[in-house]
Amino acid sequence: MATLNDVAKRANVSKMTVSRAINHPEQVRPELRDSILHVMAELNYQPNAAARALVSRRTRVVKLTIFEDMDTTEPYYMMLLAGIANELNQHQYALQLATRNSYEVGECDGYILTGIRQKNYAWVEQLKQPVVFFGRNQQGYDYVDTNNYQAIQDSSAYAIQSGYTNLVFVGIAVDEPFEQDRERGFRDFITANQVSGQLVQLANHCHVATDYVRQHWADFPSNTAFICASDRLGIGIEDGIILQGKRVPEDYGVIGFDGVLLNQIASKRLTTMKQPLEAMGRAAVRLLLANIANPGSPATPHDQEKIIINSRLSIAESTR
Amino acid sequence: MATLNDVAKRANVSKMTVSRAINHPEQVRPELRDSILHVMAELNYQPNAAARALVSRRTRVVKLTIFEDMDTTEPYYMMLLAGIANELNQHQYALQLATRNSYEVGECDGYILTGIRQKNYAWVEQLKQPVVFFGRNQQGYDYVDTNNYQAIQDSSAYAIQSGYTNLVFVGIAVDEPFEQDRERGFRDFITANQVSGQLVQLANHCHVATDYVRQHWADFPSNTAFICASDRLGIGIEDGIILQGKRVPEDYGVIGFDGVLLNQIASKRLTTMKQPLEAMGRAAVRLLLANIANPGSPATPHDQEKIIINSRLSIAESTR
DNA sequence: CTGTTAGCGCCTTCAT
DNA sequence: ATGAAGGCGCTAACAG
Repeated sequence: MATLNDVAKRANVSKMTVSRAINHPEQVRPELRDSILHVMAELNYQPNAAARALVSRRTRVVKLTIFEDMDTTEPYYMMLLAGIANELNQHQYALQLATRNSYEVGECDGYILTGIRQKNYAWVEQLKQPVVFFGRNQQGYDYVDTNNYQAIQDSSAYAIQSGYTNLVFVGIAVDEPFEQDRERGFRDFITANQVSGQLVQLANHCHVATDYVRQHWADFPSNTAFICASDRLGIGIEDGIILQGKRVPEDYGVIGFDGVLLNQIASKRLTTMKQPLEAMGRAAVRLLLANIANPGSPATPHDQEKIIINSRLSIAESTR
Repeated sequence: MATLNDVAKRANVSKMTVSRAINHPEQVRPELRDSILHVMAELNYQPNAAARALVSRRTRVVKLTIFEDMDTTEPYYMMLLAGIANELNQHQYALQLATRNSYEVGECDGYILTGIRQKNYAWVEQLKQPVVFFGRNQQGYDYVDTNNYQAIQDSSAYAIQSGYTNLVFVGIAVDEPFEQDRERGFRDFITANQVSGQLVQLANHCHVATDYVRQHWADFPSNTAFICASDRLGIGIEDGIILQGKRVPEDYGVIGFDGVLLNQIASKRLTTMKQPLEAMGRAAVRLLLANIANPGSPATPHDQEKIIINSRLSIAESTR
């Protein structure tokens, strides 16, 4: 593997000039810089990450911590991970995937945290490196999220436009910001538009949603659209409707949330509010790396930065 | 952060003695070693990975490459990843998750490869670091796999024991070793046990399996058990049976493969051949790190090492 | 704008 | 069994 020195010799300059050509190109005479870059390409020079890490006191490792059981996890995280990994790779960063039962070993330059619940905040506060969350939080940490409030409004509006006349919001029974935002979006929508609707919270499992449909079937007039807070719930609702002998999307509509189960499980492809997970993963990395580069951003709360990326409706067969 | 030097001073020895106490403890007088270890604990000393990497010419990064579209990916990989990540963490290694469209950047000490198809082997051959595969391969690379052949025999045997009298193996229409092994297991089983059975290959989607059941319903006498090569297919088959107005497990049995969708999607929990994915991930890492530590193992084929970890039947509601 | 010096934290080599 | 010297590849700080 070629080193800085190799490049320097071949280009008839000192190591420093080469180093500068890479890290502070504006400090090097353009023609010289070009010839250096040329030699670098010739030798297929790749800076040695370890040496850089040593002198810059950076590990070039980012930890992603998923505070949730993998067993029950959505394909969701796989998509997020893809975005995170791709962006990290581009910046020559490696990943350390920490799960619940992984040992607390090794150092890192920063953290991306997801699936956090209230009880985990004590742990978060004690971290010494920059932190970025997935999902809104009131503790002042930087985060990346999607437009939960607006997304449910959009789903609801689409259902109404499609001719459904009654809405049921099927939420997830957790007390977390994302769910609150979605419920608020739904409530505000039916109030503002004088639409008939109701709201329910269920555990996030298919069969729970299916059971719910059976047990409350009397509550659902024809032409009801179910706005669900996950694709799992959406699929369960759809199954429940079909078990009642009714048709989707003719008699009832179903809209999911997430957009990760498409084409995979459901017999009928679900119309769903699709989260741009890959983009969200990338955004989180960029935000984190910016915080790492700017040492004025400790893990302790500062001016909270947020990146909101819009989810968009992916229209399929469960709505008309 | 405490350095080797800090420990050395406090322990009244030279840096080298401390270094040796860590890496070659047998070369240090026991009492001295103990006192050094004591000081290390006192100072909460953690070796600097970058400095080690620099001098040892190791990156302490392992690349995991998934040659498959994330979009269509199984939760499968998430479990694998958890195992890999946990084991890497314990060895102070970081991960670089390479996906199809991630740039080929950065160095690493070794590769874990999964989802490889024939056309990718050219790329694999040109790698300069040790490689471990997920799944059997005939190219001579080390691998970790589950007992595909035996697993299908076990599933089949269980179905017969449970009183089903006809077996259908529902395979995945790919020409890969894992599928060949499973089919071979099935064929050998019905031959050896004189069981009535048939074999089919489908694309790995729920609805394909459901359609298959409808179209070939006449082929399936009551008391047939479907031995499926994935949980997705199993769920699709089950749906198909129910749509025919029959009962599972009373009239028909279904056994899946993988064990990653349990409790999530299916209304009825699937009996499935559960792969020990976490353990397989860990095993792959251990195998790879052994190859990295032993420099006599280049990426090019050598004596092929394999680790086979048994899948075990997880009995649920889709068999009696 | 470019080069020289020094050192990041650790380990290999050689000497004691 | 232990220590001293030197260097891995890179960059910050200072000099010119």
